[in-house]
Amino acid sequence: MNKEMKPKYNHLEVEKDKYKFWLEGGFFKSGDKSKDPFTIVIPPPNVTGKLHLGHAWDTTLQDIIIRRKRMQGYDALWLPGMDHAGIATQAKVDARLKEQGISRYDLGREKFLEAAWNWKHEYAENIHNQWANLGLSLDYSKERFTLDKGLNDAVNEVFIKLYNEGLIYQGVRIINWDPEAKTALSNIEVEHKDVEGAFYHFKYPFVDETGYMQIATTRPETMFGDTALMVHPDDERWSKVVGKEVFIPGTNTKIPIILDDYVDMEFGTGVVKVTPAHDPNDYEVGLRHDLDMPLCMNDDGTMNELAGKYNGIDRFECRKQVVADLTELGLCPLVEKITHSVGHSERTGVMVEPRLSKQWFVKMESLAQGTLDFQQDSDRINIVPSRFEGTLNRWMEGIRDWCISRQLWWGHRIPAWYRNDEVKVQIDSPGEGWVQDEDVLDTWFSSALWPFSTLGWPNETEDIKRYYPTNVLVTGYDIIFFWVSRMIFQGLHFTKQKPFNDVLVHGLIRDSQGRKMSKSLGNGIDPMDLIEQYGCDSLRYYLTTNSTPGQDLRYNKEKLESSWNFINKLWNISRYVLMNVDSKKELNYSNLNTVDKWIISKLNETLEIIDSNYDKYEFGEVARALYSFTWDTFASWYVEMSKVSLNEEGETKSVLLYVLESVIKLLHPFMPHVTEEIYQMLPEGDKSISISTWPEESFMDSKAMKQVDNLTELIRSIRNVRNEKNVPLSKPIDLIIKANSNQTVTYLNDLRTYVDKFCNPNSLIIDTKVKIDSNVISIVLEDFTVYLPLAGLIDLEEEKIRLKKELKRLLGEIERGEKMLSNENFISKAPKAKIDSENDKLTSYKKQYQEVKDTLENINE
RNA sequence: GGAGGAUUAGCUCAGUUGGGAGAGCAUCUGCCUUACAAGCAGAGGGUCGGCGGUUCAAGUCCGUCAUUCUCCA
Repeated sequence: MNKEMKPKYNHLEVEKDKYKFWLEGGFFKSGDKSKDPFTIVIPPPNVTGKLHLGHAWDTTLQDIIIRRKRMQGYDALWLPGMDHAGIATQAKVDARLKEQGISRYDLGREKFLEAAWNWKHEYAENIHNQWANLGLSLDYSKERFTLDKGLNDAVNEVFIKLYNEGLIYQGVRIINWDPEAKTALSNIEVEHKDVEGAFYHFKYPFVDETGYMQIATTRPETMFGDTALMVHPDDERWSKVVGKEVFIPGTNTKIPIILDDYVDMEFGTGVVKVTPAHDPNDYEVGLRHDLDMPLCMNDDGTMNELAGKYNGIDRFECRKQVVADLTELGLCPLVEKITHSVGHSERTGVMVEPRLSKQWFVKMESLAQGTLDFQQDSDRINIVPSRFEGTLNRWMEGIRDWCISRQLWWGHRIPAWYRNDEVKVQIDSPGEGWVQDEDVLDTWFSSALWPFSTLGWPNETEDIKRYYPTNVLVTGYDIIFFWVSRMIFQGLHFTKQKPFNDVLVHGLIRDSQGRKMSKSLGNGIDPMDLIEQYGCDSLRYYLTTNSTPGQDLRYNKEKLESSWNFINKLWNISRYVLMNVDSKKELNYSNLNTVDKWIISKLNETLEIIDSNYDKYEFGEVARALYSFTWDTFASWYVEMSKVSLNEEGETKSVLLYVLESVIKLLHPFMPHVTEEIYQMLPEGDKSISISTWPEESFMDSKAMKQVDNLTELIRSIRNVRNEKNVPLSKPIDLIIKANSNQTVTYLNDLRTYVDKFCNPNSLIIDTKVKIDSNVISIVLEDFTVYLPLAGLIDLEEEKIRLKKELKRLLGEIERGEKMLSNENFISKAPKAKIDSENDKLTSYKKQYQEVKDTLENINE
């Protein structure tokens, strides 16, 4: 051991400087052409701030996959990068400017963009540090940013092509307007939330002063944009008023009464106000009836001059005042409180204003259909868990056109140029007198190209040829629509290939009470704090092994602690091994003893489970197998057993080293730091465990497995009796083992030293025929019966009760087996292997039953 | 209104072609056995939400109801 290992694992010491070592070693660099490529592109985090636990989870999953592939001999490329996050970043920069008492308009576009880039550099630095703290094996030589020149080229290429194909168009539509950010949003950036509201009943007086029509609205402030009242053509209640005009209450504005069967006669008074510029349904009505479509609000959510005396007042304040004023005039007879669903900006949280506006759109129908068709193909993208494919498909089926223009400065400027009424879509200015569109594109428009734009597309680069399609995309289910779906249809459309073979979808991390972590609740947990407290490896292991794919994870401190404990265990196993083994010898298979064969077989058994589950992204299952092998099999048994033969001729030391090395390699993707630390202390080895080779299966010795399993069973049962009878291990006891065959005698004798160590016998008899006193405790096992003549400690009555209980249990087992095996349907329909194993079990139970019965009779004599 | 999760030990969760219920933490008992007391050795604890169905066999498949969460409209 070239380095002193402390008895207690210290994550701060172990994890320190590891990342530097990896980077300096260049272990994460891709590009070895002699190997098959394996690619993951990171979901680019926003440059708005810092990474949260969700990022830690998401990226660790990717790191686990890529580290294993690297060890398995692939040319592993994990491509890092960040997203410019248009609205979010612009809002942050705005807020920073506000602190300095200025607005972006004071600066102007160019200066503002400088400030935004400064922000980007600052926060990219933060994120780099956090990636380092998470130990992520990213290839930084390939890092990209969504506003890079190359990625901007890709965006322009896509925009122009889609435009020329007629799949991008500019049009006046009702869009979702965020009055806080002063930009359009796409449908999926709107969150519908139930809020307390009201139906305000307003009277619209007839111009001819013959009364009024009463309507109910949830949006009184929009009435200044009303251009009609509407009733159903079949509604006889209102047939007399058709052709009349009404005043918008409290104003001199006259609007007509129109007929449209869109109206629900059953609902309310059967009269609806029509505000074409502020409501999607009313807009359709407006089109049908050729109505004017005036806006009554400014882009910041205040009322405009159409609202008369309310001009300049915020829309919600206006609502209050209008209701108060009309109530006073007797034009608001009723206010009914209701709860209704209202759209809110996913970014700023303010209520979204449906607003008539000229924007750019992507025509979705054919693109969505292309995806749906592709997923019918045998080459389809494999989504894990598969139920999310249904989610994706249903969304694609009901998709609406995608509003992609944003009234922001930070982003990809739309490559469209205007001169008077002319529009040209191209990268460079068409010439004198042409001005470029002021707007930028939805951030997701560039993110949608991420798997191929990062590899150099639209250029036919070496990278895109080699690393595309990527192998797997790992992301949370919350951005399937925003991102995954769009990458798929853009990838299919432009590269004619799927952007990734697999999508691994994980859930969201929640607080200990199951609530979503959020800034407003203040229940967020900074992964960096947890790393400080428990270490990166503990956090990684905890995050990735405590849920199944697609399932949410509730933060649980106990499990994080138990992850730390596991690492501490691994640390101490290593400490033991390194205290006793100082050089590496090739394992001499012909010289292995039974327990050596046993542990290597168990390791192989574990390896099979691990590899198949790794491939299925079932990291929880991988971890369970590794945990139980490491702790319950290797540490609790083999390490203890090794103490018997450590200094004897044999392979014990080599086996210890072999198993330890295998275990740390298998655990390395989960806990890279501690396994590297241990690996560096092992005699010989590669420069880094991260580029060492993945363990391969060797052999399975079922005989040795059975024999040692029976030995541990023997030891366990004696420990049990010692515990119950309060006989400490330090006190020797007499042990008599009656074996069921000479072979059993032989293998038990072979393992005798272990019985000596674990059971501390005063005397030990192993034979097929033994003489026993009636005053014993008997334990009947599969291959043998153990007798413990514990003089003075045995309560015969108690022992009889215990044996009777055992007899009853065995009888139950026998009945169960016989019932099953006498069932003709079972015999004819169950698989043969099942029948055979049931037969074997029945035979064994019967033997044990007889054995217990004999013992009981012996006592009774 | 539509879709999809979840419901298993006191708590948090596993349980992958249907074939004898598991883990971590907590609880109880006994131990400093020189790798580890954040440990070791034992133990207790569940008619797998209810009902019905398919099957030789259901925690696992189907139906239905209940509770709860999420997404979409």
